[in-house]
Amino acid sequence: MLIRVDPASDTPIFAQIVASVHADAAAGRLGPGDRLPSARDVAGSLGVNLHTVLRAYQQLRDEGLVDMRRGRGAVITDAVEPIAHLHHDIAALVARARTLGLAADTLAALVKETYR
Amino acid sequence: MLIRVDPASDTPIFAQIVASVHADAAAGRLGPGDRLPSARDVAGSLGVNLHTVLRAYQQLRDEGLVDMRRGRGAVITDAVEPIAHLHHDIAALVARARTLGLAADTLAALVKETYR
DNA sequence: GAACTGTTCTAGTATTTATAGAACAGTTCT
DNA sequence: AGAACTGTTCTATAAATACTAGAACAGTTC
Repeated sequence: MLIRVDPASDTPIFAQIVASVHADAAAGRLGPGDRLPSARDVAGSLGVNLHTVLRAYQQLRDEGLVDMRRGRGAVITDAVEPIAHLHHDIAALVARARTLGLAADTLAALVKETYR
Repeated sequence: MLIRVDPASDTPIFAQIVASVHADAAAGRLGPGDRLPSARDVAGSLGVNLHTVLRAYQQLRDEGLVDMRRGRGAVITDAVEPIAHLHHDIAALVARARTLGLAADTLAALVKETYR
Protein backbone atom coordinates (compact mmCIF):
# COMPACT_ATOMS: atom_id res chain seq x y z
CA MET A 1 0.00 0.00 0.00
CA LEU A 2 1.73 3.11 -1.29
CA ILE A 3 0.34 6.62 -1.14
CA ARG A 4 1.74 9.21 -3.53
CA VAL A 5 1.53 12.98 -3.41
CA ASP A 6 2.75 15.77 -5.66
CA PRO A 7 3.82 18.79 -3.56
CA ALA A 8 3.83 20.99 -6.68
CA SER A 9 0.18 20.25 -7.46
CA ASP A 10 -2.43 22.91 -6.84
CA THR A 11 -4.84 20.38 -5.36
CA PRO A 12 -4.67 20.15 -1.56
CA ILE A 13 -2.43 17.42 -0.12
CA PHE A 14 -5.28 15.82 1.82
CA ALA A 15 -7.30 15.60 -1.40
CA GLN A 16 -4.39 13.94 -3.16
CA ILE A 17 -4.17 11.33 -0.41
CA VAL A 18 -7.89 10.64 -0.78
CA ALA A 19 -7.43 10.41 -4.55
CA SER A 20 -4.54 7.97 -4.14
CA VAL A 21 -6.70 5.63 -2.10
CA HIS A 22 -9.53 5.98 -4.60
CA ALA A 23 -7.19 5.03 -7.42
CA ASP A 24 -5.99 1.92 -5.59
CA ALA A 25 -9.58 0.97 -4.86
CA ALA A 26 -10.57 1.41 -8.52
CA ALA A 27 -7.62 -0.67 -9.69
CA GLY A 28 -8.54 -3.47 -7.31
CA ARG A 29 -5.38 -3.05 -5.29
CA LEU A 30 -7.49 -2.49 -2.18
CA GLY A 31 -10.13 -4.94 -0.98
CA PRO A 32 -12.48 -5.10 2.01
CA GLY A 33 -10.52 -5.79 5.20
CA ASP A 34 -7.28 -4.30 3.93
CA ARG A 35 -5.63 -1.82 6.26
CA LEU A 36 -4.34 1.59 5.26
CA PRO A 37 -0.89 2.43 6.65
CA SER A 38 -1.09 4.33 9.92
CA ALA A 39 -1.53 8.08 9.59
CA ARG A 40 1.78 8.62 11.39
CA ASP A 41 3.60 6.38 8.92
CA VAL A 42 2.11 8.14 5.92
CA ALA A 43 2.90 11.55 7.39
CA GLY A 44 6.47 10.46 7.99
CA SER A 45 7.12 8.96 4.58
CA LEU A 46 5.43 11.79 2.68
CA GLY A 47 6.99 14.50 4.81
CA VAL A 48 3.63 16.04 5.66
CA ASN A 49 1.84 16.66 8.92
CA LEU A 50 -0.09 13.99 10.81
CA HIS A 51 -3.22 16.15 10.80
CA THR A 52 -3.12 16.49 7.04
CA VAL A 53 -3.16 12.71 6.63
CA LEU A 54 -5.87 12.30 9.23
CA ARG A 55 -8.03 14.80 7.42
CA ALA A 56 -7.78 12.67 4.31
CA TYR A 57 -8.60 9.52 6.27
CA GLN A 58 -11.59 11.21 7.88
CA GLN A 59 -12.94 12.13 4.46
CA LEU A 60 -12.59 8.52 3.38
CA ARG A 61 -14.49 7.56 6.51
CA ASP A 62 -17.20 10.10 5.69
CA GLU A 63 -17.50 8.49 2.25
CA GLY A 64 -17.93 5.15 3.99
CA LEU A 65 -14.82 3.76 2.37
CA VAL A 66 -12.92 3.00 5.56
CA ASP A 67 -13.77 2.09 9.12
CA MET A 68 -11.62 3.89 11.68
CA ARG A 69 -10.99 3.15 15.33
CA ARG A 70 -8.13 4.15 17.56
CA GLY A 71 -5.62 1.40 18.05
CA ARG A 72 -6.83 -0.54 15.03
CA GLY A 73 -6.21 1.91 12.21
CA ALA A 74 -8.18 2.54 9.03
CA VAL A 75 -9.73 -0.57 7.49
CA ILE A 76 -11.28 -0.75 4.02
CA THR A 77 -15.01 -1.54 4.03
CA ASP A 78 -17.24 -3.34 1.55
CA ALA A 79 -17.90 0.02 -0.07
CA VAL A 80 -14.76 -0.38 -2.22
CA GLU A 81 -16.37 -3.00 -4.40
CA PRO A 82 -18.68 -0.62 -6.28
CA ILE A 83 -15.62 1.44 -7.14
CA ALA A 84 -13.84 -1.52 -8.68
CA HIS A 85 -17.00 -2.43 -10.58
CA LEU A 86 -17.30 1.04 -12.09
CA HIS A 87 -13.65 1.17 -13.07
CA HIS A 88 -14.24 0.09 -16.66
CA ASP A 89 -17.19 2.41 -17.21
CA ILE A 90 -15.23 5.35 -15.88
CA ALA A 91 -12.23 4.57 -18.07
CA ALA A 92 -14.50 4.30 -21.12
CA LEU A 93 -16.15 7.63 -20.41
CA VAL A 94 -12.83 9.35 -19.84
CA ALA A 95 -11.42 7.90 -23.05
CA ARG A 96 -14.36 9.21 -25.02
CA ALA A 97 -14.13 12.62 -23.38
CA ARG A 98 -10.47 12.75 -24.30
CA THR A 99 -11.09 12.10 -27.97
CA LEU A 100 -13.66 14.91 -27.88
CA GLY A 101 -11.07 17.26 -26.43
CA LEU A 102 -12.94 17.81 -23.19
CA ALA A 103 -10.94 19.17 -20.24
CA ALA A 104 -10.55 16.99 -17.15
CA ASP A 105 -12.05 19.60 -14.85
CA THR A 106 -15.01 20.03 -17.15
CA LEU A 107 -15.86 16.33 -17.17
CA ALA A 108 -15.38 15.95 -13.42
CA ALA A 109 -17.60 18.97 -12.82
CA LEU A 110 -20.28 17.56 -15.12
CA VAL A 111 -20.28 14.26 -13.25
CA LYS A 112 -20.54 15.96 -9.90
CA GLU A 113 -23.48 18.09 -11.02
CA THR A 114 -25.33 15.26 -12.67
CA TYR A 115 -25.30 13.54 -9.32
CA ARG A 116 -27.47 16.23 -7.74
CA MET B 1 -29.95 31.92 -19.57
CA LEU B 2 -30.19 31.59 -15.82
CA ILE B 3 -27.29 31.04 -13.46
CA ARG B 4 -28.00 29.59 -10.04
CA VAL B 5 -25.86 29.57 -6.92
CA ASP B 6 -26.27 28.16 -3.43
CA PRO B 7 -24.63 30.49 -0.86
CA ALA B 8 -24.82 27.75 1.78
CA SER B 9 -22.80 25.30 -0.32
CA ASP B 10 -19.21 24.55 0.62
CA THR B 11 -18.07 24.75 -2.99
CA PRO B 12 -16.74 28.18 -4.02
CA ILE B 13 -19.22 30.53 -5.70
CA PHE B 14 -17.10 30.86 -8.84
CA ALA B 15 -17.04 27.07 -9.16
CA GLN B 16 -20.82 26.94 -8.84
CA ILE B 17 -21.18 29.48 -11.63
CA VAL B 18 -18.88 27.37 -13.81
CA ALA B 19 -20.92 24.30 -12.90
CA SER B 20 -24.16 26.05 -13.77
CA VAL B 21 -22.90 26.84 -17.27
CA HIS B 22 -21.63 23.27 -17.64
CA ALA B 23 -25.06 21.94 -16.73
CA ASP B 24 -26.78 24.13 -19.31
CA ALA B 25 -24.26 23.04 -21.92
CA ALA B 26 -24.81 19.37 -21.10
CA ALA B 27 -28.57 19.76 -21.28
CA GLY B 28 -28.31 21.42 -24.67
CA ARG B 29 -29.64 24.72 -23.38
CA LEU B 30 -26.46 26.43 -24.61
CA GLY B 31 -25.22 26.19 -28.18
CA PRO B 32 -22.28 27.68 -30.07
CA GLY B 33 -22.76 31.43 -30.54
CA ASP B 34 -24.99 31.88 -27.50
CA ARG B 35 -24.01 34.71 -25.19
CA LEU B 36 -23.67 34.45 -21.45
CA PRO B 37 -25.25 37.31 -19.51
CA SER B 38 -22.76 40.08 -18.72
CA ALA B 39 -20.66 39.54 -15.62
CA ARG B 40 -22.12 42.69 -14.08
CA ASP B 41 -25.66 41.44 -14.60
CA VAL B 42 -24.88 38.08 -13.03
CA ALA B 43 -23.11 39.71 -10.10
CA GLY B 44 -26.09 41.98 -9.56
CA SER B 45 -28.79 39.31 -9.73
CA LEU B 46 -26.84 36.82 -7.60
CA GLY B 47 -25.72 39.41 -5.07
CA VAL B 48 -22.06 38.53 -5.47
CA ASN B 49 -19.04 40.50 -6.57
CA LEU B 50 -18.18 41.25 -10.19
CA HIS B 51 -14.74 39.72 -9.77
CA THR B 52 -16.20 36.47 -8.51
CA VAL B 53 -18.30 36.13 -11.66
CA LEU B 54 -15.38 37.10 -13.89
CA ARG B 55 -13.23 34.45 -12.29
CA ALA B 56 -15.80 31.86 -13.24
CA TYR B 57 -15.99 33.22 -16.79
CA GLN B 58 -12.21 33.16 -17.08
CA GLN B 59 -12.15 29.52 -16.06
CA LEU B 60 -14.70 28.76 -18.76
CA ARG B 61 -12.44 30.59 -21.18
CA ASP B 62 -9.46 28.54 -20.01
CA GLU B 63 -11.50 25.40 -20.69
CA GLY B 64 -12.13 26.74 -24.18
CA LEU B 65 -15.87 26.83 -23.60
CA VAL B 66 -16.35 30.54 -24.17
CA ASP B 67 -14.70 33.27 -26.19
CA MET B 68 -14.35 36.52 -24.30
CA ARG B 69 -13.69 40.04 -25.54
CA ARG B 70 -14.41 43.35 -23.93
CA GLY B 71 -17.48 45.02 -25.31
CA ARG B 72 -18.85 41.80 -26.75
CA GLY B 73 -19.24 39.62 -23.68
CA ALA B 74 -18.73 35.88 -23.28
CA VAL B 75 -19.78 33.80 -26.27
CA ILE B 76 -20.14 30.01 -26.28
CA THR B 77 -17.72 28.22 -28.63
CA ASP B 78 -17.98 24.97 -30.59
CA ALA B 79 -16.44 23.22 -27.58
CA VAL B 80 -19.92 22.85 -26.03
CA GLU B 81 -20.90 20.16 -28.46
CA PRO B 82 -18.72 17.41 -26.96
CA ILE B 83 -20.38 18.12 -23.65
CA ALA B 84 -23.85 17.64 -25.06
CA HIS B 85 -22.68 14.45 -26.76
CA LEU B 86 -21.36 12.98 -23.51
CA HIS B 87 -24.48 13.88 -21.60
CA HIS B 88 -26.09 10.46 -21.96
CA ASP B 89 -22.92 8.56 -21.08
CA ILE B 90 -22.42 10.67 -17.98
CA ALA B 91 -26.01 10.21 -16.87
CA ALA B 92 -25.70 6.45 -17.34
CA LEU B 93 -22.51 6.27 -15.29
CA VAL B 94 -23.98 8.40 -12.52
CA ALA B 95 -27.11 6.28 -12.44
CA ARG B 96 -25.08 3.11 -12.07
CA ALA B 97 -22.91 4.68 -9.38
CA ARG B 98 -26.04 5.67 -7.50
CA THR B 99 -27.44 2.16 -7.47
CA LEU B 100 -24.09 1.00 -6.12
CA GLY B 101 -24.30 3.54 -3.31
CA LEU B 102 -21.24 5.46 -4.38
CA ALA B 103 -20.83 9.01 -3.04
CA ALA B 104 -20.85 11.89 -5.53
CA ASP B 105 -17.47 13.17 -4.42
CA THR B 106 -15.97 9.72 -4.74
CA LEU B 107 -17.12 9.27 -8.32
CA ALA B 108 -16.09 12.78 -9.37
CA ALA B 109 -12.67 12.22 -7.82
CA LEU B 110 -12.30 8.90 -9.63
CA VAL B 111 -13.11 10.51 -12.96
CA LYS B 112 -10.65 13.31 -12.39
CA GLU B 113 -7.85 10.91 -11.50
CA THR B 114 -8.52 8.57 -14.36
CA TYR B 115 -7.96 11.52 -16.66
CA ARG B 116 -4.31 11.81 -15.64
C1' DG C 1 -20.33 59.85 -28.52
C1' DA C 2 -22.99 57.13 -25.19
C1' DA C 3 -23.56 52.80 -23.17
C1' DC C 4 -22.24 48.61 -22.95
C1' DT C 5 -18.52 44.80 -22.45
C1' DG C 6 -14.32 42.44 -20.23
C1' DT C 7 -9.48 43.80 -18.22
C1' DT C 8 -6.47 45.39 -14.81
C1' DC C 9 -5.11 47.39 -10.50
C1' DT C 10 -4.86 47.88 -5.40
C1' DA C 11 -6.77 46.60 -0.99
C1' DG C 12 -9.00 44.37 2.82
C1' DT C 13 -11.49 40.44 5.17
C1' DA C 14 -12.85 35.62 5.79
C1' DT C 15 -12.09 30.96 4.98
C1' DT C 16 -9.32 27.08 3.97
C1' DT C 17 -4.99 24.55 4.09
C1' DA C 18 -1.03 22.97 6.36
C1' DT C 19 1.97 22.89 10.07
C1' DA C 20 3.29 22.06 15.11
C1' DG C 21 3.11 20.09 19.62
C1' DA C 22 0.81 18.02 23.37
C1' DA C 23 -2.29 15.11 25.77
C1' DC C 24 -5.92 11.64 25.58
C1' DA C 25 -8.17 6.97 24.92
C1' DG C 26 -8.97 2.79 22.85
C1' DT C 27 -6.54 -1.76 20.55
C1' DT C 28 -3.06 -5.07 19.96
C1' DC C 29 0.70 -7.75 21.34
C1' DT C 30 4.14 -9.37 24.51
C1' DA D 1 0.00 -5.72 33.51
C1' DG D 2 2.49 -3.11 30.53
C1' DA D 3 4.52 -1.46 26.28
C1' DA D 4 3.70 0.05 21.78
C1' DC D 5 0.76 0.98 18.64
C1' DT D 6 -3.69 3.30 16.78
C1' DG D 7 -7.00 7.38 15.92
C1' DT D 8 -9.08 11.55 18.66
C1' DT D 9 -9.07 16.03 20.50
C1' DC D 10 -7.14 20.41 21.77
C1' DT D 11 -4.78 24.95 21.09
C1' DA D 12 -1.92 27.79 18.02
C1' DT D 13 0.30 29.74 14.05
C1' DA D 14 1.53 30.80 9.16
C1' DA D 15 0.40 30.68 4.34
C1' DA D 16 -2.63 30.41 0.53
C1' DT D 17 -7.15 30.87 -1.41
C1' DA D 18 -11.85 32.93 -1.88
C1' DC D 19 -14.60 36.84 -1.73
C1' DT D 20 -15.64 41.48 -1.52
C1' DA D 21 -14.87 46.49 -2.80
C1' DG D 22 -13.89 50.43 -5.60
C1' DA D 23 -11.69 52.62 -9.30
C1' DA D 24 -9.85 53.27 -13.80
C1' DC D 25 -8.93 51.41 -18.36
C1' DA D 26 -9.88 49.78 -23.26
C1' DG D 27 -12.26 47.63 -26.79
C1' DT D 28 -17.36 46.80 -29.03
C1' DT D 29 -21.85 47.94 -30.19
C1' DC D 30 -25.51 51.03 -31.16
